[in-house]
Amino acid sequence: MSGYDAKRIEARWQSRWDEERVFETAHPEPGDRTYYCLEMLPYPSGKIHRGHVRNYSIGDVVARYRRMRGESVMHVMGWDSFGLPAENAAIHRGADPGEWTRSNIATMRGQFKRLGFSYDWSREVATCEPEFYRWNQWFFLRMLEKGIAYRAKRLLNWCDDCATVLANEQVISGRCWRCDGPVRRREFDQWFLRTTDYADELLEDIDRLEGWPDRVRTMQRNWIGRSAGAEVRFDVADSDLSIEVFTTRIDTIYGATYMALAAEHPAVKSLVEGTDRREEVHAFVEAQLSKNLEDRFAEGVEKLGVFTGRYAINPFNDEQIPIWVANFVLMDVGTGAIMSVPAHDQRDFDFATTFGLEIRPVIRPVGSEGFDGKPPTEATPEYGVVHSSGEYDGLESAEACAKMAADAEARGFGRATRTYRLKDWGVSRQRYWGTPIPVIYCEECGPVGVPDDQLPVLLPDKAPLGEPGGSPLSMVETFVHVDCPTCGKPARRETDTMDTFVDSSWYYFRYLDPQNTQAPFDPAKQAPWMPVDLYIGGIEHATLHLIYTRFWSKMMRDLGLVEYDEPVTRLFTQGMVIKDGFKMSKSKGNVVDPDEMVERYGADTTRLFCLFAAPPERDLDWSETGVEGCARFLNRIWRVFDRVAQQLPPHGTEIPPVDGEAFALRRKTHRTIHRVTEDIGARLHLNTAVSAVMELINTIATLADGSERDAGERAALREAFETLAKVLSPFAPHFCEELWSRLGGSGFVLQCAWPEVDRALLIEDSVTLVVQVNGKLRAR
RNA sequence: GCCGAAGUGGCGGAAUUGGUAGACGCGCUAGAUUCAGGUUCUAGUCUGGGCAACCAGGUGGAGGUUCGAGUCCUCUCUUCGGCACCA
Repeated sequence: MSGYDAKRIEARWQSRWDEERVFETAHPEPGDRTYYCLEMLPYPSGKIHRGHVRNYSIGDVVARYRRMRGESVMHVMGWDSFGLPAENAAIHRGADPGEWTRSNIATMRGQFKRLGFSYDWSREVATCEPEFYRWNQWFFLRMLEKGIAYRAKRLLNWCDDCATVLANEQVISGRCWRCDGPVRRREFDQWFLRTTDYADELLEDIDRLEGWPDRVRTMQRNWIGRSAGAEVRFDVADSDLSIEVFTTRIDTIYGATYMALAAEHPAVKSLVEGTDRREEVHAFVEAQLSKNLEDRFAEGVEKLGVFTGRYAINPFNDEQIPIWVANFVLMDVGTGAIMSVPAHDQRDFDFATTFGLEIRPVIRPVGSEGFDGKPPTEATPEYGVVHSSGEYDGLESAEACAKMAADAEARGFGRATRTYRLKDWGVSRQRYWGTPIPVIYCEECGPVGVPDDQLPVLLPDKAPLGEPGGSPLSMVETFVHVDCPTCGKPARRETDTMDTFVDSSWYYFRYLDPQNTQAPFDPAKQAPWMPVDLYIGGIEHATLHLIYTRFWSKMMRDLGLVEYDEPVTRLFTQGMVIKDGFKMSKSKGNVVDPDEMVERYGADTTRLFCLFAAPPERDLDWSETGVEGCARFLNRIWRVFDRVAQQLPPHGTEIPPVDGEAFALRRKTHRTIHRVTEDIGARLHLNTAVSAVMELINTIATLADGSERDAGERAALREAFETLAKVLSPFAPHFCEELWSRLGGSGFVLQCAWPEVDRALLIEDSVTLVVQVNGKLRAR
């Protein structure tokens, strides 16, 4: 018996695929059916991990299946190769970020090839190369022209000891991840993209994303966090100041008994300037700002506040209400200032109780006779009927909200509006290994975009990394000093780089026209492929990447580059790969790399294991016990084939009418085609597709027992083996090429047409009639 | 608190539309092959009863709709995920 030698066979077919360039995809001809099968591109961190193997095995099955169905398939791979790990490798190990990254790419590309993934490598993209990132700069300039990119101040995490800005994930329990020093919020000038201009569209279009999982749609809705309400301007008594509040319950405005501001609210300072409350209020604000973020805003934290000594005038009834600064008011939410209605909001109630402020009910339940006059013991946030509210008495909450907002607008002190949890996208990073932001600051002209013909703004080869004092690029004199492109006078370059989510927002367009030197892509070249038919990746990108890329498509639509506004038709989120019940992570010490399994069992077995051990959307426990079964499965096919190979009629022999075992085998063969087709094509139930093929080989084995078989049985066996080689080839491509060639098939099995189901063979010739009485099986 | 997903053998998981629950694989048990280990092959493997055919129960829990429910409806418990002093 000749054994199945995975290593040798896999290497042979990989080099033959390479030689024949079978995975290269040409621009489609008119009438071609196209399919864009995309997987989220990896960060080249060093070596591939098991999550990659799983993610890309799923995509490869779909791509190979679609090709066999006669579709023109775009299946490509690239590298999300800007980012912090390269910079850290430089700081900790003295590596050159570019060399480090490119060497990781070479390693990982080799690993992907070893796994037999069917990518068109001629379209490979690496985001750290100027050929790619110059188009980030180009997009930025277009957004600058359209006012989508703008510069503003924002509070960022700042470490005094390192003199550097930290990302949120670099702040651990309020301290710097590197030096453990205290982190505080400090204001910086940053570039922003106006994602909030698209917030309504981003939210409302979620309803149309029918090919996306519900949980992702929900997460995006939560993330955008729209709430409808009204903005109302309160003038400050004895001053020309005024303060805007946002409320979803303007119907309760007659019950507002105080106003509360966030500690960061810009009005706080001027309210108390020159008053005897100044010291106390400043002390409170300082105390709040010096706390770390978790402690400050955790739920259940005691209500704290301080009276400013000033009063705001409720524009509806001209009543003066005290203005407080309160710890429970967040600057990020609404306007950072609230009108407090303790009778109908629990937080306002708790605060009022603590500080002895008035609690005045203005809403009674629908159907109740009226306000009973008893002091409330807790807030009643429910909608009801408005009372004690002047001309609005008797209206139900919803009507009152509409009427009051309209009146506020008519009288010029408010309007109906909405707020969002989603904020504008801050894209500035004080980092080296990223796309330079193409802006020059001139004393005379202000911020000026770098002219298109001077792109790309090249990232300098070297910059001091890990030094305190801000952006590494700001310390590269030759980079910083430049003449103003408008007036020619000496000026300074922007020294921040872009968030790497910019790269991943549009990289998949670049695959479609990777050599273009005139534009990020030619609209005519993306048209046949976009939107992406299937996008596969991890759930961890549900909000950030998948919101940014949706925003980017809408922005490109407004630039006239594309004609649709949602980039991904179907999204598939595969589960995590876990080990012994835990997510693999360096800190848990349970990271295992897949090379070991590939080395021992081969690529086909490794791929089968990932796909068979769990449904793709669920978490997969990478326990080694299951892999043996997959290796056994392939070996079993091999042995069973060996047993009958000599008996099989030539390829193309017509199958005579058969009955008995031969007929049963033919039926099993066609049922397998049916099931695998449905499982890959419609449902992505790849685990059950594999089990269907396992059943087929079990049925084949009953006939292929080494005994002499008649012509009908031999023909049925050939049909079964040929079918098996075809339907299993997306999962175990090398093995199936080898089997196909031993069956005497011509060409590559991956280029064969997907087998057709003979419907007549799906019908049972004898039907088991089940007789049930009261739901119990009674007879057959 | 709001929203979403999911609960099926010892384990991973099957069961396209309401129609024989537990496919397929792992593990386990027994036997065969082998000097032995591994490999491979055969049989068995939801629970209880029975030599057996078979009978009864069984998909987190409690109700309901239906000739018939893992699947549909109501309530409930648990787990996982997202958001959250969100004004």
